Amino acid sequence: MISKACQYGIRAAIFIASRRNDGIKLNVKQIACEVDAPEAFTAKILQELNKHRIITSLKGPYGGFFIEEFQLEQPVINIVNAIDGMSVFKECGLGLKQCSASHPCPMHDQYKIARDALQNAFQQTSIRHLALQVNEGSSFINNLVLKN
Amino acid sequence: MISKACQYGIRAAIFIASRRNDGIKLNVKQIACEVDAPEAFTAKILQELNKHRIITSLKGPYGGFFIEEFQLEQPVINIVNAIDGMSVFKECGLGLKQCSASHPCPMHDQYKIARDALQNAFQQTSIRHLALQVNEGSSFINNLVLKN
DNA sequence: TTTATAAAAGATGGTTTTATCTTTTATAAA
DNA sequence: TTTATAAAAGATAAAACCATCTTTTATAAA
Repeated sequence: MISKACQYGIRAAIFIASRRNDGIKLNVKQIACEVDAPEAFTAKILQELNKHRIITSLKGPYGGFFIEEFQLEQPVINIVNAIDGMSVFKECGLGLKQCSASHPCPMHDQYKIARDALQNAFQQTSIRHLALQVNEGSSFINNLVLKN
Repeated sequence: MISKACQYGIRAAIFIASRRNDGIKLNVKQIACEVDAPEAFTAKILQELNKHRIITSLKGPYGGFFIEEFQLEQPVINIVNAIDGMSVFKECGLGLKQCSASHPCPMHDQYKIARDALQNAFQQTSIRHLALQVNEGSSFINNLVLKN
């Protein structure tokens, strides 16, 4: 549905948001390790998220990545848009350029239900919302899934 | 959501079903041309669909591809399974191996709605059902979308 | 049985995505 | 101002996916 880069990006954003605390900054190494993603690849993804102002970065010593208060309210779809773009929410299930609401392919209506549900899942969920659900504990990735 | 190979495969199956008529057989060239897919790639995909008994092939002169009566009833998800596998309907939206119904990630419930809707779209639709919706006309691909 | 035909099978390229490595730039503390 | 640090930027590599080409196999008609 969404790319690995995008999944890493969402996990990274949740991690950064969940560790948000006064002026704390997290570096690529920590983030990549905690979200179980390759370090150099994570650096590229974080760079892209910073460009789109989904997270914020600061270079130099004591620098790193962090998320600002207003950025917490952003819907996760902003991350999807930054990395994969919005085409997954628009394209025909059979890959037909001719397909549209007025000229639907035979799968249009059924496929649209799934596509819209996916869009809603990412649109209705904010980064803050996700971060608040993370459990306490030493391993972020293991506490990203609920305990009970 | 699904691969290009899979989209080509579904389109090809619909085309073959829509042209089903006594003992008619269609060759790769015709099929690829009509469904607007690359010919050699289409050959590989049709080969795979034949292996999974989604369509039937016959080698040699007057040979080609066709679909049998019983094959028309198959749900489109069989094509997805043959080409992409079923993982898209099972995997976590954030790519977490740890995520499950009992240990859900923070997006689990919302994502599951979309994933299930996608599975339903392909499960509840048969090849016959799709073929019956195709319009009459010279260009299959243009008549795959409804006229009004 | 021979021949023509069309799919199957196998080998090979190209492109995109995933991933890594190196060099440059920004910044904060000493 | 110098130095150390961490992200940004750019170049490169590996893997997966998309696509093509060539050789082999099956089959139907002559």
